[in-house]
Amino acid sequence: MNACTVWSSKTRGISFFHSLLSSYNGSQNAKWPLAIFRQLLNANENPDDLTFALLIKAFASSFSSDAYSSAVTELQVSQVQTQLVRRGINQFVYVNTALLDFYMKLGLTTNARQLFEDMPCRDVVSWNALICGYSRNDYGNVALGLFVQMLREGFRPDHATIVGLAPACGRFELILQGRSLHGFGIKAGLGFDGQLKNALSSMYAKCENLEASELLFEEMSERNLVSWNSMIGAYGQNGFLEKATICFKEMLNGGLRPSPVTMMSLLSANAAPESIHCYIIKCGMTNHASVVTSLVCLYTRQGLTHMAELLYKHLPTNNLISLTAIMSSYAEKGDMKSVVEYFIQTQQLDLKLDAVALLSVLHGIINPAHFAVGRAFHAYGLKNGLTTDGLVTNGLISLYSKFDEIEAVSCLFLEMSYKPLITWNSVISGCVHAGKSSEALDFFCQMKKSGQKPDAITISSLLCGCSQLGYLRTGQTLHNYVIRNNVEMEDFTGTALIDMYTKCGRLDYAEKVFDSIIDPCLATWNSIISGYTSYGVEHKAFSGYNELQNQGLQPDKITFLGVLSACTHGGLLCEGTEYFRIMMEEYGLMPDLQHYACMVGLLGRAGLFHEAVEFINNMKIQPDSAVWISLLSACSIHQEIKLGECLANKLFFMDQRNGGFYVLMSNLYAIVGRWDDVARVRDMMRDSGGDGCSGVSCIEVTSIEDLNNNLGTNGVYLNTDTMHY
DNA sequence: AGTTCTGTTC
Repeated sequence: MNACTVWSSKTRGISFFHSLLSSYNGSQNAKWPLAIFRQLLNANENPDDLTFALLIKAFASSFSSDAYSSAVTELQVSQVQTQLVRRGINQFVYVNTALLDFYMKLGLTTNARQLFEDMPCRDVVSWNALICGYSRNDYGNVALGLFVQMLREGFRPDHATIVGLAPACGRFELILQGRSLHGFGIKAGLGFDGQLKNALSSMYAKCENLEASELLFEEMSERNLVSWNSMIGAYGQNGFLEKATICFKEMLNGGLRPSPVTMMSLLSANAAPESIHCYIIKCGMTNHASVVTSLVCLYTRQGLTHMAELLYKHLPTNNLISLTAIMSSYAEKGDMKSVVEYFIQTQQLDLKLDAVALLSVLHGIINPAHFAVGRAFHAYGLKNGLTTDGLVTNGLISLYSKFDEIEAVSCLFLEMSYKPLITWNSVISGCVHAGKSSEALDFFCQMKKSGQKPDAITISSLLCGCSQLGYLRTGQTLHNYVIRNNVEMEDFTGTALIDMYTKCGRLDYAEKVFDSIIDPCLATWNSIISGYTSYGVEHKAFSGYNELQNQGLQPDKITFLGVLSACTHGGLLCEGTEYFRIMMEEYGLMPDLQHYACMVGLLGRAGLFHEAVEFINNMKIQPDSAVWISLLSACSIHQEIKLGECLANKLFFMDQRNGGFYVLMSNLYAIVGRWDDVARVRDMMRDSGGDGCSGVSCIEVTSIEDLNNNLGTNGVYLNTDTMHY
């Protein structure tokens, strides 16, 4: 069939046009359905309900985001709707439903809703189209609300209603609603066929209830391609690559041919990208944009950015998802230069970043030098309406708090109408991160007043704030809250508690908390080890190091920092040197500046100045002022004036802000009785505007009775009246 | 003649 046939069809009657429309399968020119319709009007034929039903179906099947810009399509659909109303066809429920569904497929939920409201009568299918449409367009809550409304108005939901709603429950991890839906289906006596079981099975998988989803899969009498794909996806999403692979092989043994979705499910399971890549080539799917996109994503996820870029260059269509994946992998490395290069590419391709893309860019801004770029992206988000997205706002809050811009954080926060828990958490942890823990506690009080309940993340951030401020009582109150409300104790909370107690002077409490944790993770071990170190209980720090390895854990850089500083404190040269060797040779961990500083201090305290200097000269990274200061500190112990003066000179030019060396130098001169020099250094210190990092003391003034009274009733209330000196 | 299940970027 071609255009000429249409043009020469003047006297063939309406049924001819109907057969033309129904033979359209979507792979031909997307403009044809409308061209046929115009031709029909030119031939003075009277379109009836069937004509419109066929036209909408053909139109819908021609639709794909690549073929049509949705703005053009929207205009054309509304023209069709006008015709439909003018000819009185809108009395037919099924035609309206077809149109409603098409609006939903275009993502035009408002048009679809208006049409639904205007419909003279509705049936179960129109309700289904509306509900499933909202569900597909990520309005899960609206879809669920309409389900209830549908019941109230006396309609009986069927098969399709449940099948359409299940994915919404899955996407938002609404396990309770999902299970109710399942229960509703059973009570309503709906037959559970393969399609319904597929929908429920993947809903359970997304809600992390893999057992339920396996059960449904196993009791299926016939498994179609979608069933297998869902199960492969279910295993993949829950981190069972092995099972996903076995499932894939079983599917092949059953004689089914994998579809593009099969490949994408395997890719999302984090399979080896190379082998799936081969399979994709063998199956001839290299031109399938979504498959290649998934492959790009997998390569980036595994850090093989270069492969992803190569693949992207050969992608049949430019797409935002691939670009987002590549940008985010650069962002993860903090390589903003490459991120911006790719951003420019998106602009040249006339692609607009979406919330996910913007969020991944924001994640990459760690370096203060890139802060201005971050603000530019904030502006981009504002201009493109992305800042209404809660996730983006959270991303911005973390961005500004990373650079201690608490005022900006407060502004962003106040502008949010709905504040979910994650937002409160972002703000609180942001303040703590910026060293403004009192503000964090203020926000926490507001949070309690607004009725929001804290979770383990909130509590951990606040505990970290208490450690910074030395607020033992507040920390204890939070500890009480953890116990009374069964906040998940292990890992984060436990670690934060131990850290708080050690930093607030109660090693004994820290030990009690540690002993109560059944299976401490590495971070928890690290915090108790560092605790022992700072209290000078070296032998316990070392036995912690041994014990964690007996539990099958591997020490990391922080563990080694703990034991190394224990050695420095205790002047244990041999042990320190050995730990340093083990760290590098047995665990392949590159020392950071702090590890180097420990070793320099250790050598210095042992009086091995020559070795210490040589050690610094052989460092793999540029030594910072802390490394030199730890040597200078050793000089004052050993009264090593000459080297000390030399170091002070060096430090003076290196790090103006760090005034610690003035103090060290003056101590050094004092020890050997060079009082003139002491006075000279003190003058220099005054001239440079203090020592640059004056200490601040603060006393916690909280009424413990108040706190406890409130604990019993509304949970925690914190009085953060504090006095700063 | 209208509705429904599986997949990609955080």
